[in-house]
Formats: sequence, C-alpha cells, structure tokens
Amino acid sequence: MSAPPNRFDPAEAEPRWMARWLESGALRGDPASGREPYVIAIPLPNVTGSLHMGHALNNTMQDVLIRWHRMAGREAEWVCGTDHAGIATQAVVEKMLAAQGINRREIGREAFLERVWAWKEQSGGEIINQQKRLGCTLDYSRERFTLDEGYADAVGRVFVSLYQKGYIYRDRYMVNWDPGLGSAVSDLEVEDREVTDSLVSIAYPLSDGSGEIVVATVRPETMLGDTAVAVSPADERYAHLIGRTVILPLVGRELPIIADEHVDPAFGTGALKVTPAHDPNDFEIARRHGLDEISVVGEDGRMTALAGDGYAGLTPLECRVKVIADLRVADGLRGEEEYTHNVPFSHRSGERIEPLLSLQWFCDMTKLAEPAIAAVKDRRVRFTPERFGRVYLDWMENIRPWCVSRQLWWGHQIPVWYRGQEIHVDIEAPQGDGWERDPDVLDTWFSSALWPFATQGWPDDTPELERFYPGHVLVTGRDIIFLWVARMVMMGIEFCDDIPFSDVVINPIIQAPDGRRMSKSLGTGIDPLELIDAHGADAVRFGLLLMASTQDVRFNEQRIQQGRQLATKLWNATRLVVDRGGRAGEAAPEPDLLGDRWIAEYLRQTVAEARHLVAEYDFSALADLLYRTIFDGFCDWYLELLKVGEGTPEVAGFVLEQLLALANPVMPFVTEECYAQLPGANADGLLRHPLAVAPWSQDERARQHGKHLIETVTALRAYKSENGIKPRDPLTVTFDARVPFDLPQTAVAALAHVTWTETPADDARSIGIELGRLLVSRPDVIIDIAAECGRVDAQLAATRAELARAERQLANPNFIERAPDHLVQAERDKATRFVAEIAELGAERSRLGCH
RNA sequence: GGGCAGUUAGCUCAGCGGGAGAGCGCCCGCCUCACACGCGGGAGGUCACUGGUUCAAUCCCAGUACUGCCCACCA
Repeated sequence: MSAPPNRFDPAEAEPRWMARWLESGALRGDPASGREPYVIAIPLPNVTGSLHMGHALNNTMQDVLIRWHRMAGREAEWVCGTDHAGIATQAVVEKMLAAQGINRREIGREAFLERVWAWKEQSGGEIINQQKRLGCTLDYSRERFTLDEGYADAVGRVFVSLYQKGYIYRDRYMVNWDPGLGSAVSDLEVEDREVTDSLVSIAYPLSDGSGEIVVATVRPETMLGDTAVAVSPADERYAHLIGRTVILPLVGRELPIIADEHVDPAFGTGALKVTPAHDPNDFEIARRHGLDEISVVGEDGRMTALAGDGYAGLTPLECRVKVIADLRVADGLRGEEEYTHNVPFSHRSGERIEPLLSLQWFCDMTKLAEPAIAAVKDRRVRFTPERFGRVYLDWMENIRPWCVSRQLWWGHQIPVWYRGQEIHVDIEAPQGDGWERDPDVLDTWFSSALWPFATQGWPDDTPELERFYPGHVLVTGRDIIFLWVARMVMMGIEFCDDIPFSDVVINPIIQAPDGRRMSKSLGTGIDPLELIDAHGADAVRFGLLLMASTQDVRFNEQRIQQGRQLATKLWNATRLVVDRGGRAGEAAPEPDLLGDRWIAEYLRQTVAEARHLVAEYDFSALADLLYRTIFDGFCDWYLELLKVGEGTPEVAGFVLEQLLALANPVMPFVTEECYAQLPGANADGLLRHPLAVAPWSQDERARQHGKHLIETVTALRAYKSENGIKPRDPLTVTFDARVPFDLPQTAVAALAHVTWTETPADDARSIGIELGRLLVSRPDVIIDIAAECGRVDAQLAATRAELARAERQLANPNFIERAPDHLVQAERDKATRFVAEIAELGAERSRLGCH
C-alpha cells in the first residue's frame, strides 16, 4: 500500500474526466426535460482557427456559466460549432493550391469547392478538440457548421425574405474594393493606417482661357475619371466661377465648377477635383449634383478603357507616374509636397482599399435596427460592462447599408438568378432555360447573424427552437459588437420575434506581458494549449479568470501558477479530510464545536457571495473568492482547528464537498478528482451534483467568536516572531478579558504553541487585542529591559496617535451632527478602547521600570 | 476631429465616500504527522497632477498631463 501522491496530475486526469462527461449525456440539453433552460450560443470560431488566449478566456467564462447553471438545476445547452469563414478558409486553400502551382480559376468553381470541403473534413475544426482540452462542456452532439444543409437553407430563406420585404436591393454603389481579395468588403473590414503620400497640385484651365483652378490630390491617376471641380459655396475667391467650366488636362473633358458644402476652403487651394467613381466623398457629391460617374480603375485593379489610351491596363501606381510625367510635359503641375494621412486598408488581405463603383447586393438596416435599438435602450438586452451598450447604440443609431455580397466562391451563394434583364430571387432555381445564378456569396457575418436560431432548426418549429430560443447569455469580444452582436439582435427580432439573449458579456482582451497585442505575426502570442500542458487546464482556467476584469489586462503567468497551486491545495486538503474520516453525500451535520460553527458560517457567506458574483458576471472576483476561501478559511484555519479538536470529520467532509461543488465550474477536473476520493461520493461525479447550497442559517456569534480566536492566535504568533522566539519555543500566556468570551484555550495553545497560566509573571508583557489583553512571558529568559521599554513606547506612541485622530473627529461638531450614527458610535468605541490600551501600556511601563 | 477606458506597493492588478488590499517578488523564521506548488511573521504606497463638492475623498465633479482602444468623408 502506498499513500496517494501529494500532487494532482492533470495530464493523467483531464482526458479521463472529459471522456466521462462526454459519455454522461449531460452536455446535451434536453428540450423535453421540463427544467428551465439555460442557453449560451458560443461565438462560433472559424473552422480554420486554433485556440488562442482570447478563446481560452472567453470559453472558460462560458463554461463557468454553463456548469454553474447546470449544477443549479437548469437544462443547460451550450451551442457548439464552427463558421465557414469565407475569406479566411478560401485563403488557406488557395495558398495550399498555390504551393502546388494551381490557381483556383484554372480548376474552376466546382473543383475548387471540392478541395475546400476536403480540407475542411480533414483539417478543419481542430479548435473543437482544443475546446475539450480546456474542459468546455459544449453540446458536442449538436455541433453545427454554417454551411450545413439546414443552416444554408435558413440563410437562403432569410435573404429571400429580406428581399421580399424590400430591405435587400442591388445597386451600383461605392464599395471598399479589396484588390488582394478581388472582392468587396464591408466598412467594418477596413482599417485606417497612416501613410505618407505625395500631395500633387494640378492646374485645371478654365474653358474660356481666362485662367486656371489649381486642385490638390494624393491620387493624381484618378483625375482621368474626374467629372467636376467643387468649391465651397462660402468661398468668395471662387464665387464668380461657379457654373463655369474647366478643361480636364490630359483628357480634354469639360468639367463644371460646382459648389458643395463638403469642400473645406481652408484646405489646399480650396478647390476639389471630383472623382465620383473612386472616392466616397466625391461619390456623395456626385449623387447630390447628378454628375457622371466614370470608372477608371476596374475590379481587376487596373486602369480601365475609360482611363484612355496610354493609361488603360496600367496599375494605378504605374498610371500615377505616367500622369505626373505627362502633366509635367503639359505644364499642368503646380506643386508637389509630402503629405501624411490616413488611408483605408483591408483587414483581410492587408492591401490598400480601392474605393470603386461596383454592382453589389446591399441590405438597408434602418428598419431592422429600430427594434434592436429599443431592446438595448429598455434593457431587455443588457451589456456587461454597461458602457458597451452605448457603443452599440451609437453605431446602431447611425447604421449604414450593409454590402452583403462578396466576390468569393466559398460561402452561401446568393439565391438570385438572372436571365437577361430578368431577376429571380428564391432558394430554388426558376423554371425555364437560360437562368444563371449570381456567382457571388454572402458576407460570412450574414450567416453568423442567424447563429442563435439557425442552430435550433429554424425555420422549422422544432422542440429545440421552442425551448432553446431565446438564449440567455452571449459572451464575446468587443471587436465584434457591430459585426456580430448587433446583427444577431436584429435578425433574431426580425425572424423569431424575440431577442436572441438577454445579457451580453464583453470579455476583456488579454495583452502580451509587455502590453502589446497578442498576435502571431508580432510573435507576442502565448499558446493556451502549451499552458495547459505545463500547468493543467484547471490552472489555466483559474488564472485567466483571475486576470480578467472589466478592463484589458496584461497576461501574467503567475496567475496561472496560482491556479495550479490552488489545485494542489485542494488535492491535499482532500487527502487530509479523507484521512480524518470525512465523507460525501451526508446530510448537513449540526455544528457544535467552535471550529465547525465558524466554518459553517464562513461557507454560508462564501456561497452567498459566489452566487452574487456569478449573477454579476464578475469572474475575477469569483476566482479570488475561491482562492481565499480554500487557502485561508478552509485550509489555514478550519483544517488546523480540525487537527486540534475544534472540528469534526462530519462537518469537514460536508464542507469540503460543498466547496468542491462551488469550485467545480471554475476548476472542473481537480474538483471531480477530489470529490471522487471522498467515500460516499455520487458515482456520476460532480457534473450532476447540485451546486453548493449552504444549509445553515446565519450565525453571527460563530463568526464573531471565530474572529476573536483568529485574532488571538495571530497576535501570539506575531509576538513570538517579532521577538525572535522560535515558533515551537515556549511562551506562557494569561488572558485578561475586556469582553466576555470563552476563548477555546486548548485550541489556541496548540495553534500558537503557548502554555496557559492562571497568574501572569511579574515581568509579563501585554498584547492588546479586541477582546482584552494577553499577558505573555517567556520562562527562563532574561529580558532586555531597555529594548522592551522601547517597544512599549513605540506602541504607546502609535496608540496615542490613533486616539488623537479619533478625538479630532469627535471634536468636530459637524461630524457628530452629519455623519451616520453608527459611524459616530464606532469612533467613540475606538476612542474608549484606545484609552484602555494606553492605560494598559502605561501599567506595563511601570512594571518594567521604564523611564 | 469626436467618444470610451486607464494612471493605487518593485511587477501584474483589485478596491471606489468614513482608519490603503491580493498574488508574485523581497526580508525573517519554520521540512508542525494534507500540502515546501507548503506554514507563520514582516518590510514596502503624499492611491498621476490641479482645483471643487462634502463633516469626511484614492473613491464624486471639473480641468491638466501622459497611456491604450473605438468611431469619423477633409482632397
């Protein structure tokens, strides 16, 4: 026979427990159970993705909620699955093919999609296994993919419905064209970067030869598509020119001079060249003034035929060089200077966005937004932290049309058919010959917007949809509040007539230890799976939660170590309790001894606080509470009291079981392993264990008495330590009570290693505690009177200062009048105590013969 | 240009109207029969700055200075 090891071994235990949970069937929410459902839809990871630190925290938070509510008796369903992630996935496969020298256009759409599916089957969704490593209890049995047959059907129906309602329309409109991708991208997929360009001034001669207007531009090549020159209506310098025309250099087109509010007279020359097809502002101006829109840059990223001979076919950059050279020859250049400004880049490909006119499908969001705004305004949907609700509202109240078509192959192909001028919008192809389907696919976010209900079988009236929609909580990152959260709220209300969730919890961002972003490309990423290998999943979960607060934090591996130490602590505490005869599954014992009564009250308070923290989504405080409760309350005090006879195995076993249940949502593996060690444990493990419900009623006396006991022991230990007395060397003590209370002297003696005596020694020292004073002396030791006097004097001075502060407060009539009574009384009590202490210290001075 | 956060112990962060907290690190002492991934004790903060409100301010208000993030159409 060998004693159990004093360390919990995560690598051995974790796969074992995960397998049991998967087999248990408890992860699959049963719509017919009759229990109140508790539903979370996971922020669906990309099928190409792997678990990073952000996922690890986000998923842990959700797993805590799911496990907590499952143990609290709710029918828990955590919706599992992955996103087809159009651009990301297509890019992965294209890259693979490129390595083999294959271009997707060569093999064609069908063959390409076959390759993507093959990749998806083989290498996709690895992140699901990684979620299992973390201990996540998702409903893996209902894993969904956004391109599943049923899901795709839901996407098609939503598109058709929105079209029929008149929200979806096709328009030739200014889009963010990503030349790297060869597709339009939405406003939200664009990021500004600071770039230094050359600001070129170009002279546009007036048609009548009476002079010229100079305009400034950073994109001289787009002048080939100019259709006007605009000035501010308030600009007197140009007032007389409005309505007249200029000749576009190099092209010869006659352009009107127009007045538009958008023009800032203070910028450059105060005159703006208007290129409606390649600048969002110019586009707006053109629509206001009915100007022509001439596309000189094509979707292939090259100058079009409309750019004119000598320019067509060039890249915009090549064209820019040629335009400038040609202008120089024609004496049209009036200046050139360096200019730093913000330029849009594609979030996806990293290439500079080419704004251009393109025929795309758009969704008008104004009608959809209205009820989604109301839902947040009247707090049917609540954000945590609250400030993100305002971020959501600001965006929603200024919502713009959503470009939903993407020029990709991997995704939901748009359910629209064309034949000549005819357009047919439906999931099914229309009857008759000659119809061609729109080759474009929908923005990935269009399908993820349906996640909360498309996963439950919508549009069919399934039991799951009935019970599991609407869900309860969404835990996600703030970077997708607009991309995803807002759109889920809108779509949920539109198609299911109800909000998809009532709480949106925004998880913080964990930065690299140096404060930079954690990213693979920067080399600042830390792999959570490696942390799990090193410290165990429980430690990683605990550490991440402890780090997380309502603001972004720097990653701190010490917090993970704390988690590992807590796991070890629990493991060893369990060994002790088992050794002392503690059991699980017993009815709550009635505590009698002080230690038992104290821990019962302590547990009762801890449970109440933990419930409150979960309801508030304060995971960091929850982790901290568990740590303090287990280390300080349970191990350092209660188990030590148990050893010295102030506790019983019955209470120890019961409290440990409760604590394991309480900690289980945060640290599922080690708590299961510990629980399984307890005789009498439920064979199913903690997964089906009802969450800790402290059965005892409030016991204020137990709390007070425990506090006094702790204070006494602590004071004696400190005295020893400060006086160089080794912990186990003798010290005799007499208790002179100021407050009536039966100190459990045996326990104090054992915990502080002191000996009680009836009468204090002549040279006894006094230690002030709230209860009264402890008179201590050390036998067989000659006291250094001078040093002792010094200590007493220092203490005396400190206490006098405290008294002075209290008296100053009490001397202030405003304080007496306006401060709450209990605070005034507390101040009076303190003053009284300080006076008593000063008297005691004075008595000690004379006893020692200090001067 | 707007908006939102942050500035508290050497480090990472809690606290947010009534005598400054945690973990780690540091110092001292303990291999106490669950645990040295442990136990006991201790040192260490004009709570960024300036005003204001209040009997009372790290905490509320205004402003300043840095830091970070989001939104925005100035060529």
